[in-house]
Formats: sequence, structure tokens, C-alpha cells
Amino acid sequence: MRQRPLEHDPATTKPGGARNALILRSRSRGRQRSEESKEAILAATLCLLKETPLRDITIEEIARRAGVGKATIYKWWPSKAYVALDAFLNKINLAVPNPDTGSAERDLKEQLQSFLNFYTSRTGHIYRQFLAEAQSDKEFASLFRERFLKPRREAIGVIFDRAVKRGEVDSNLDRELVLDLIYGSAIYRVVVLQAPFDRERADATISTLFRGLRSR
Amino acid sequence: MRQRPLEHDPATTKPGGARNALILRSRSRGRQRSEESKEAILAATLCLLKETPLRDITIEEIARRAGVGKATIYKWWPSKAYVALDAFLNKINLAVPNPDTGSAERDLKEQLQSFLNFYTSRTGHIYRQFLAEAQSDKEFASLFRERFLKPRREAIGVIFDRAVKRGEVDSNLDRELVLDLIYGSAIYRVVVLQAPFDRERADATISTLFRGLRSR
Amino acid sequence: MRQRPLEHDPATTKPGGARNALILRSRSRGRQRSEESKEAILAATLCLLKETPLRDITIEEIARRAGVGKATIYKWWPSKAYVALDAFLNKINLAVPNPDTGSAERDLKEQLQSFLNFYTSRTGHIYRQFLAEAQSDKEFASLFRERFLKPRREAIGVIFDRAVKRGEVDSNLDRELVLDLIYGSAIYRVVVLQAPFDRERADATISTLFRGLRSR
Amino acid sequence: MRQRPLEHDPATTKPGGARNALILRSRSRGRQRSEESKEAILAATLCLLKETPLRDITIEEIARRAGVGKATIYKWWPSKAYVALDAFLNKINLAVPNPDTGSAERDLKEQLQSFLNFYTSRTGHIYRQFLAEAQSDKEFASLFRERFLKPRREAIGVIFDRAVKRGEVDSNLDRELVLDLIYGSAIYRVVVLQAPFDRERADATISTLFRGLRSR
DNA sequence: GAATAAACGAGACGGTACGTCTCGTCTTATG
DNA sequence: CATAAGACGAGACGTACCGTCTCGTTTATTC
Repeated sequence: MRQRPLEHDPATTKPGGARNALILRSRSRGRQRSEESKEAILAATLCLLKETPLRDITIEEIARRAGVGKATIYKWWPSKAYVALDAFLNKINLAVPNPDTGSAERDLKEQLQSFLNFYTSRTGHIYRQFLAEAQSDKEFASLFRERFLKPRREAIGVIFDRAVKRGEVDSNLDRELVLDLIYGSAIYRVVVLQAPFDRERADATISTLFRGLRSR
Repeated sequence: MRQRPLEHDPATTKPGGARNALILRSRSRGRQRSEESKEAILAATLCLLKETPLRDITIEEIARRAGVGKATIYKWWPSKAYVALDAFLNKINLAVPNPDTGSAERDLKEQLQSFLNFYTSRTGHIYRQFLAEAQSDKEFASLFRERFLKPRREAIGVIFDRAVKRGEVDSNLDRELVLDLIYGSAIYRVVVLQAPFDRERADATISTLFRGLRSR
Repeated sequence: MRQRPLEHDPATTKPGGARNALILRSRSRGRQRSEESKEAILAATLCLLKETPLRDITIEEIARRAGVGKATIYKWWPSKAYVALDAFLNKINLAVPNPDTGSAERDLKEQLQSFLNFYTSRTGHIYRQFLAEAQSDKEFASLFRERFLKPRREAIGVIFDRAVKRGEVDSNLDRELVLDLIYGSAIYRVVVLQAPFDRERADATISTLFRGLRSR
Repeated sequence: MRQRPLEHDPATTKPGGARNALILRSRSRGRQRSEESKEAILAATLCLLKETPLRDITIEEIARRAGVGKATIYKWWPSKAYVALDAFLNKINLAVPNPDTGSAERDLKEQLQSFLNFYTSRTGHIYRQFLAEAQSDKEFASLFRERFLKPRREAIGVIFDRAVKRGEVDSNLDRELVLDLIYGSAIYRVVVLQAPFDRERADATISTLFRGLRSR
């Protein structure tokens, strides 16, 4: 799922950055980046994320736990949020399910429940800390949306498109608007209201959306 | 709208706190809290909030601008987030509109637009910084929900209840679930996706909710 | 021994200060100074001096222990050093002994030992903290010398004068210089060197002074 | 005169402190201590000592003037008194004179005058502020005695020893007691009494000590 | 008595320094 | 040449006292 490294590559912005030369036969001249250090940093960060809110994690503590120089972290990531996101994506299984039961309504319910399963998992609660971070770092916000939100959103988009093609849902509907309604109400509840959102509620949300509010 | 001061009252937790005796005849003995300082602090904070993200504001800077000792701030508020929320609520007009046009659908559209007007206003963008803060401070989260989110949510709840009574909407619907759908999709869009949410979109959201997704 | 109050009298510097009028028949109009508070302050200070170096005592702590407003302390004493000195002089018995055995040498030895007894007593160690304070407060230094050092110095001066009259010591000697030698060596040892100074040493000091250094 | 740095070395108390291994071939790994900062701190402190009593000097002001972080000062010195003593010893010429005129009495007079010259000099008045500090910091007191008082005291001790060998002074005298008498009376006069102590007085002090008090 | 005046306790206030912490940068020696 | 180790300037943290300033209360004297 993860195609390119999340970290910004400092080499490309430096004079000697043209190391990805023609044949790419030789890596750059000096000592190579230590995979060991990288893994130690991500592992330490993940470990910290489990016990401390992202806001209270410090680069200093990450370096200490990873047995790594601070400069090494600063060299490869612009801020602790990026390290954390990297650690996060590195760990969790991002394979978003793609159910196809024949019924869009049933697919959506399943999809929403899978999101809830993730969100209420051990690592899922980190999600809202990324959201918090994104409120004061546009760059990070954009990266987070791209890497994390979009794939999950698209998984619902696919179901929607299929439903339109099948004639299950009104073809005049604004696709994005519907996706906002589905994910929005869920995330609003767990992140903003910080209230429980269980399976029944997920099902009821989808049902309500399909039925509409108007009395019959 | 705001009845009691937001700040925690340190006196009430002290031994001598039972001073509001029967007749409530006398104030505490020492010098009274300076209203002047309080206003200066809130004003300075509001001013700072307009130019700096909450995360980057420091108590030190607030004190400097307000011409106030740091200890005075620490005495009356537990953290800068509380000062900021106090300054915010003190400033904005919290009189949530309460439209009643006869049509629930039209009322909801108006209500949602009024929220958008607020959110896109000069001070409205502070909203999402409170949300961010709420992700790592449960106490603050609770206060923020109580003081800010609930009143607005209820304004929609009132419309919903009226619509049920009038028979405009299905009386079997889960009230809270519908409110989540309405506010959730809006807030998700502006806070999480950080994407535009204009008047047409607000109207379409309500319309879609009423009509339902199913094709006819 | 103590004739006048140690504290500065704030009234004398005020417009209405001419109250000690001719006959001194009437006290000032308002409420009188609380002897109770004064005693509480001195007692609290003395108590603190036994457990904390003067440097680390705060007016705030004195007020807290004495159950007194800070302003009351500031009103009657210019700084904590003055409170402490007042408390100190109030407590200790300043009746300096005045031995007269017929031999100046014996009298001096007894006198020096009485000083050591005081200095090594429970409250005596406060002495050097006053000395420390005197190094950065000229006013206090002067008061300390007048109230504390001079009386003890004079007790030795009296013995010296008597010895001169009796012909026991050389009448050409500089009186002050001899007093410096006697007290100086003792205080230097205990305050500057912070080394022990026992009875034998006291006796030997006086003997050496009488004999002179020159070999015979 | 000063062989080793005054500051406590934080490294020696750490696990990795055994780095001065056999061959002592390599310095520690990280960045070395900045001599530039050290000099700036000492210079700023010395400058401040000339205009402010030690008691009123703050670490914050030293850091400000030296253009240095506060933490750097706290890292290398335990308190401002240590910085000040370091600055002081770094500056003044500690080469204590060692006169040998053939007469112990003349040597002692010269020595005492040289001490007075120092004490009444521009930087000499700082001396008594160290004494004050020593009254509430045992550790510092010990360091001050070792670094400053002992060398000067020994310079007189040498003269004394020589005089004993030459038969100029009574060989039964207690060496330390005599040193206390000489330095004690001088320091008592200038520090405790804060009275003048001129050359004539210095000479008279030594003369009196040699002659003894007894009338002839 | 009533009015006036001072001293008092309580405690809030603007300042300022404390000593600690983390930031992001910078050497230095090692691999 | 990428590292770890770690020193560095900067500056905010939250706390503690400073000395001053209201407050409302209490105790005297004066009218």
C-alpha cells in the first residue's frame, strides 16, 4: 500500500543530490543510511504513541529510546508528526477491505464497521491525534489526507459508484457529498463528540441515509 | 447565553470555601479579583488567536501583552486552552439563530448556513484549534462540548423535534443519529478534509438527507 | 539592655508624625499596634531561624507561620534581616558577663570562653548569618554592630582599661588594636575558617597575646 | 597558582566517566565544551561583580550579558557563587608575595600590607561577599577556603616556620593560633567591623604581637 | 453614640528569577 | 559521509517571593 517513503529526502535538495544517476548503478558515495536506525526510530515512536499523546512526545525522547542522535531524526523527518505518521503507516495494515455483497447498503455497513473496528483498536486512537496535529500544520494535513484518509474514503466511493451503475442509488446524487455524510457522521461522533459509536449505530446510519428523513 | 464564568474557581475548593453562607452577606476578605486584568487577559488572548495558532501561543506572551503577571493567569485558568475558550466565548455572539419557517427542511438549511457563516468568519477558524486541543485534554474536551457544541447541536435538535411533531419527518428516526449526520458531514468537511463547504453544498446536504439515497 | 525598639518607626516620617507632642499625653487616634502580632512574628522568625539559614527564610513564610498579613511585617521592619535581629535580641540574654578576678589575663580568658559558649549554643550559630547579611546591607551592618558587637567588645575593653590602670598591660598599647586581636582571631576562626575553637584554644590565645611571639 | 578548573565536572560522575582510560588517547565523542562561552560567562560575571553585590546578581543576567543559554551555566557550575569565585580566581593574580628580608617581623608586616592592598583594591571588596555566601553553603565555604584562604594563610605560615627555625620566635607557640591572630584581627576589622585598616595599623598589629601585651 | 482613623488578616496583583526542559543547530570522533 | 554523542543559544515552562495594593474587619480615640 505504501509506495514511496514518507520522509522528505534531503539529498535531492542538496548540491550533490544527483546521485540517482543514469543507470542508478551505484548508490551515493559515503556511508549509507542506516536502516537499523530508521527502524529503531519508528519502533520507539510507535511505542511512545501507545503511552503518550503525540503532543507530549518529544524528539529528544524518541532519540533517547531509539539510541539515536537527534540530528538523525531531524535529517530525515521535518517534525515529530511525520515520524509518527510514518511509524503508524509502517505498522498498521492499510489493506482497506473491499466488500462486494451485491447490496450497496450492506457493503457500506460492512465498510463503516471495519472503520470502527480500526478506530477502537489499540493503535486506532492515534488517528485523532493526527487530526489534531493537522489543524496547525497544513503540510502535514495534506500528507495525512493523502496517505490515510483518501484510501479509506475511496473504498466507500467505489461502493457508491458500483451502486450508481447498478441503479441502487439515485444517479443524480453528489458523490462527494454522500461520502461526507457517511464518514463525516462517524468521525464527528468519535472525534468531536468523543461518544461511543457501535455496530448498531453504524448500521442505522446507513439505513437512515438510504431511507431518507421524510416521513412516509 | 453564558451564565457562569468559565474559569475554575480556586476558592471553592479551599477550606474556607463555604463562605457563600445562608445570607451570602459578605464577599471574601482579601482584595477582590481584578476585572481589569481579566479583561486584559481575554482581550490579549483573542488578539493573539487572530494571528497565531493556539498551539503556538504561550502564557508568557499573553501575560506580556495583557500587562499582567503570569501567576495571575495560572491562578484563574488551568491552561492556555481554557483562557482561549473563555476569550472566544466572551467575544462571539453565541445567540444561535432559531428559524421557524414552517418547513423543517428550510429551517435546517438556514441553520447549517448560519454555522458555515460563523465557521468561515474571522474568529470561526479558531474552532478547529479547540478541537485539536480537545484531543489531548479530556477535561477541556468536555468543557468545549458543553459550552460550544451542545448549544448549536440543540438548535438543530429543536428543529428536528418540531418536524417530528408536525409529521414532517419519520418519527421512528434516532434523533441523535440525524444530528450527527447533519453537523458531522459539515464539520468533517471543513475540519478533517479542510475543503470548502459553501451554501449550495449545505442546501444539497439537507436535501439529500430528506430524500434519501435510494433511487426512485 | 535593649532600650529602644529596633524597628523603624513609620509614623515619624509621615505628615502626622508630630504626635510625640510636648506632653506626649495621647497615643495616636486609630487602633494601636498589636503586641500579639509582633510577638507572633518574632516567635515565628526565631523558630524559622533554628531550622533554616536566614538567607532562605522568606517574609511570606514568616507571615504564614505567624498568622499575620505580609503588610504588617513590611510596615514595621525594613527587611527580614531586621525582623531576625529583633527576634534574636529579644530572645537571647544579652547580659554580657563582667568578670573581675584581679588578673586581666584570667578575666580575658573567661570572657572569651563566655563568647564561645554563646557562639556554640543553639541560637549562637545565627550570628554568622547576620554577618553575612551585613555584607550587602550597610544599614543593617551598622545596626548589628551597634546592637550586638559593641556591647561584647566593650566588655573586653573594660577589662583592658582596668588592666592598664592596674599596670598589668603596657599603657602604650592601642586599645582598639588589642580588642581586634582578641575577638578577631576568635571570630576569624569560627566564622571564616569554620574550624573548632575550644576552651584550651581560647586560653592559649590570651596567653600568647600576653607573652608575645618573641623567643626568650 | 590555579592548576585545575574550579567547576565540577559533570562527566566524571556519569557511567561513561571512566573515559580517561589507560592511554587517555581520546576525548569524549560529542561536541567539546566551548571555551568561548566559558570565557564570556566569567567575563560577564566579573563585570557584574564590579557593579552589583553577589547576592543581587542573577544567573539570568550573567547569561544575558555573556550571550549564553542559562542551561550552559547550570551545567558547569552549581550556583552563581561558584561562577563568581571562578571568575574571581581567573582574574586576580594569586601570586602571593613571599618576602624574605631576614627579619620575620618585617616580613609579616609586608605580608599583611600586601593583603590590605588587595582587599582595598577594585576587586578585593568581592572577598567579603564570598565570605557571606560561605555562611549558607558549606560546599562553597570549603572550596573558598581551599582555593583562596589557604594559599594566603600559608604564605604567613612559611614566614612563621622560618622564624622558628631562625630562633626569632618562641618555638613552643602554636603555629595555627598565631596565624589566626594575624589574619584574624585584620579580617575581623575590615569584614566584621567594616572599619579602616591602614598600613600603620598593620605594622602596629605585628609589633604588638611580637612584644606581647604585658607591661615591662 | 456616631464618626473617624489607624492597624489588621487576607489575599490578589505586576514583576522577576528560579532551575528544568525541549527545541533545532552545531561540532567532534567513530565507523 | 552518515552516524552517536552531546554541547550550545534560545526561550517557555510552572513555581515561588518580592513588595504593593485593595478589601472588609476590628479596635481605639474624638466629637
